[in-house]
Amino acid sequence: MRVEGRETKIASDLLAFYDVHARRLPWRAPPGANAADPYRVWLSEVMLQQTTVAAVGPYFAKFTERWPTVGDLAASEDADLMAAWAGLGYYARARNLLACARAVVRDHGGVFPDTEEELRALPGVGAYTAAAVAAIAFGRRAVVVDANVERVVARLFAIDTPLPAARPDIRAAADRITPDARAGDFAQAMMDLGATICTPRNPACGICPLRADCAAVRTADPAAYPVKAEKKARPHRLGHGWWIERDAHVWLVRRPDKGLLGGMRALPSSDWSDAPDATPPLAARWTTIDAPVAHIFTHFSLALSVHHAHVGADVTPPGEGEWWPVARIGEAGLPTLFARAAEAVRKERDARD
DNA sequence: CATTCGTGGGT
DNA sequence: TACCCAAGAAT
Repeated sequence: MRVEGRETKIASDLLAFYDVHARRLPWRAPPGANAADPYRVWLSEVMLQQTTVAAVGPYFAKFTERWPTVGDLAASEDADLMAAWAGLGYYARARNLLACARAVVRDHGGVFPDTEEELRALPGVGAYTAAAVAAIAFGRRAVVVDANVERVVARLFAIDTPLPAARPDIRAAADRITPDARAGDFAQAMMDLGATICTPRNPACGICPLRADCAAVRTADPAAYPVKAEKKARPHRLGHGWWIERDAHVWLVRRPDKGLLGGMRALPSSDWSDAPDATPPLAARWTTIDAPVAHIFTHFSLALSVHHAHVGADVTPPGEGEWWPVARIGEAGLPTLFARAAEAVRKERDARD
């Protein structure tokens, strides 16, 4: 009988777990089916960047129904795609998604390249996504390292160097345990394990298929891995948003491609800072909603004061934009901050009427 | 290597 | 409540 090395045992234990307990997810090929569609794998991987499976679900269904192939997506209008992405966050992903689809059509004949190196050269495809698509869609051996894998590996080997300094060690360890065959299943199994058992807090070590292989479970506090550097406090900022209404239409602008909420439709707004410019963009009889919209971004929190006014046909609205029917504001594709500002305006009206 | 970039759910 | 965190990429 062959004696398995530790690394080989981890992979075989994990794949055995996956064969029985793999989550059924819309972008995964069902058991026994052919390999997953690279387009769907890529789309799901981009949507899942820093985003939960639960949040992605409805967006993935909507996108694949509306744009069944990468060619369909490449042919879409920018504004349509950005509006469809609204609410999912990290909007640079949507801009890169379209650029990537068009690059696949233009440079690869509408077929996704099947090597990690070529995938990595596409817009919005970094080290993680290139490895994941190469392994999951094309069966290549690739070392797939996301936050789940970092956590699982840090625990398996009790790596106590704080992140991000530990990344090279974690990657090397992940490389050692990645099998030559079924690298895609192995990667997805690591992510399933991290999402359901080897969770950030209160890991279910009692039912873990890698319990016998794990160094951290033999310590006082397995959840202490991976060690993380302290994060700095989140500053608070203020801002003003302007709801300009004329003949049942509201003035929406398009934000610059770069920066926060880049490329998205929005209400005209001030800068967001300690002391934002509160000067209205035009002269009108402004009403200010009592409670500002409180919103939390990754690196700061915001209190947005929302002001609204009706104007006549003689005024010039600020910036480049369009008059959008108020009754269809839900279809404008506003990011959540501005969707909530619009909702605040609607609520105040309902209360008044 | 550090910063910027959304949002919603879990604890 | 106030954090923490998520199938990261670009700069």
